[in-house]
Amino acid sequence: MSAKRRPLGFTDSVQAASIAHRFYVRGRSKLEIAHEFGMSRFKVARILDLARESGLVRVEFDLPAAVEPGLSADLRSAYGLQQALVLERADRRETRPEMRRRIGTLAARLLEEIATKDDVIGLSWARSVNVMTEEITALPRCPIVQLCGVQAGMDMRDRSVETVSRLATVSGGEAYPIFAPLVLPDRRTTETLRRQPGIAETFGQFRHLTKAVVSIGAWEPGESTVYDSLTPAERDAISKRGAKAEVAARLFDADGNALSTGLAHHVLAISHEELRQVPEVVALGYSAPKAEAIDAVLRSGMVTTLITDAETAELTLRLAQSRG
Amino acid sequence: MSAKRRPLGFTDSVQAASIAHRFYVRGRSKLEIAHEFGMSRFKVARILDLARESGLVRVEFDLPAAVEPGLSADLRSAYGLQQALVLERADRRETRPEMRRRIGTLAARLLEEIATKDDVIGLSWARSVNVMTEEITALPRCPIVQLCGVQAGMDMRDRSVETVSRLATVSGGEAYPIFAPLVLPDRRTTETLRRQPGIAETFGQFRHLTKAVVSIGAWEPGESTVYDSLTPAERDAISKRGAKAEVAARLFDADGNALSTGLAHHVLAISHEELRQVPEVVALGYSAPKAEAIDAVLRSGMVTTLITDAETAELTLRLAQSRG
DNA sequence: GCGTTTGGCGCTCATATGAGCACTATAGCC
DNA sequence: GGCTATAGTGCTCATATGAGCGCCAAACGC
Repeated sequence: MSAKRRPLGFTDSVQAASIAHRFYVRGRSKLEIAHEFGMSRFKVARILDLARESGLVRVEFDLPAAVEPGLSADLRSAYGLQQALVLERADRRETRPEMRRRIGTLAARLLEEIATKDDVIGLSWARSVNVMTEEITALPRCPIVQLCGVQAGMDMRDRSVETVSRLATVSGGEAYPIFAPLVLPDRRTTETLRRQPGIAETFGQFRHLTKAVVSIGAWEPGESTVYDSLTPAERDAISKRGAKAEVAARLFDADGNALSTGLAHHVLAISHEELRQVPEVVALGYSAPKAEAIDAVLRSGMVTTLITDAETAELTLRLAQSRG
Repeated sequence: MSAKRRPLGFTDSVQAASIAHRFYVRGRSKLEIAHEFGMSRFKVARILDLARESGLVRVEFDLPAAVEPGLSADLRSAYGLQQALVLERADRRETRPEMRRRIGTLAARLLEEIATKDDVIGLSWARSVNVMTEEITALPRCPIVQLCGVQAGMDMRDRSVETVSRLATVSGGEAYPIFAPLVLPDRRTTETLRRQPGIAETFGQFRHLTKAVVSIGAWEPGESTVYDSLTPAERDAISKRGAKAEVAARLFDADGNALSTGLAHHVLAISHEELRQVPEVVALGYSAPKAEAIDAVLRSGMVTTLITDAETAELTLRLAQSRG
């Protein structure tokens, strides 16, 4: 990207650095610097540009979290998000659990900050959301609502079924869990369960939600717990309808339109409409294969804050830019 | 200096960092950023100021040498120098030889760059200058002239008498050494030696000098090889005359005026006048006790480039500022 | 309740700045 | 020598920016 040509000489470098120091660190005007160094303000400007382009001056950020400020702003603007948090590139190739840990921790820091005592917070079912709840250490006293049933395929050993209860314990507020599977065999069972006392109560909270934390799944193997739990026939049927992304078992096509399939009637989860009513939706989505899905969900306009990794952010941005 | 108050929140930090990235890294205008982030350009400006003051954005310099760009520019301006090179502060307390090594290396890099084939380069007698010659690996084919006799007290084990010859070997040019002591017992001996074939030839080169590298000594124990080589009576007599600094055995008072003492007539060295005629004089001066001496020599207007360490630079600057 | 304070915001207007252009000097080339 | 390519320079003028101010709203004391 940047033409790494050095301002050749040693003397020139020192001069450029001195000028850059005056400008960037001390905040002096270029005119002032020009007078001091006995040159025109144009030359000062050119030297500064050169110093930046050549990498002689580096700007670093001491953020409380490992966030890429540039990519974050790019994503924010590209999709009109309220906020985007793009995880800094790791030094080495990361494993998925490592990345999930970092994404979840970032989400935890965010939720800790934005949550107020008047919030009603919804959590979708996902490993990254689970990590988030583990990393949260303090939260105002507010109700925590589970947005969808439990995905059977998920790893239960780490007490992940207790996500909502754990967070409610931290917050000191009410917990509204859903002790039932996310995907059910048929519509009738789904309806029956939905009317169960505990579950109905949780569903009743959906319209009071002020914040939600969800995970974005891509409609392909290994990128969505819902996808992975269906039969090949079901998956393909849904794929043929144009499904690209999934949030809390609700589907989206490539353009971010809510997709109604048969699946909708046999999952225990918040509806598209109810989720759209939530004023603040934080979506977690990481790993390169999810870029298209993230693009789709962001286009739905339902998400206010995205948390992702640098590589995925770049891929997603490329999709946004290719549309102009 | 800087009020280290953070822009409080995590979210705010990220936003500030994003804005700072747009501004400092991408070089966008504040107005542009304001539109992108949906705020007034004034708010952008305030956020940027806050980000700098709070230390959220740090500007770093990738210089080819460990130079403090800010202090260098300050010194340059304070004394109207052509250039100043201030060595970066070391991580830990340095010994004198360590600092000398760094100063000498810096001088080497500078001389390597500024020397041209048409130059006639003079070297004064000093350990730091000696280090410089050791560190120089390439030089255009130009004559190297010794500016003063050899100081007997100096460490000879490291072939330091050969400074001039060594550099001439590197450059491939002529060497004009002075194989005689710097300080002599009386005027007559001095005059006799000065007329010796080799020495007279070297003295004859002084008026052709285009560049000189000299070391600044302070008129106090341990800060000048000349001072250290005199008898207490001689030292004190010179001190009473107001001597503060010494360059190639030539003395300066606190205001940078050339000081004529009896010493002038029994040293083998370039004169004040001849040194002043040299278009480019690089002076090396390090260690805190030399600050006053450096201030004095710089005020003489004879020096075009100063190389020093950060601590001494600050002390010297304070002297300059106290005069306004 | 009612001042009062405090901090954040965006305005005006003088100043600083950037884009683009024209001019100059130097180097290479015939 | 003369001719062109090239890089470096500082200009004009439209635009971006900063200092200082007044406005407004939330927080606070009584």
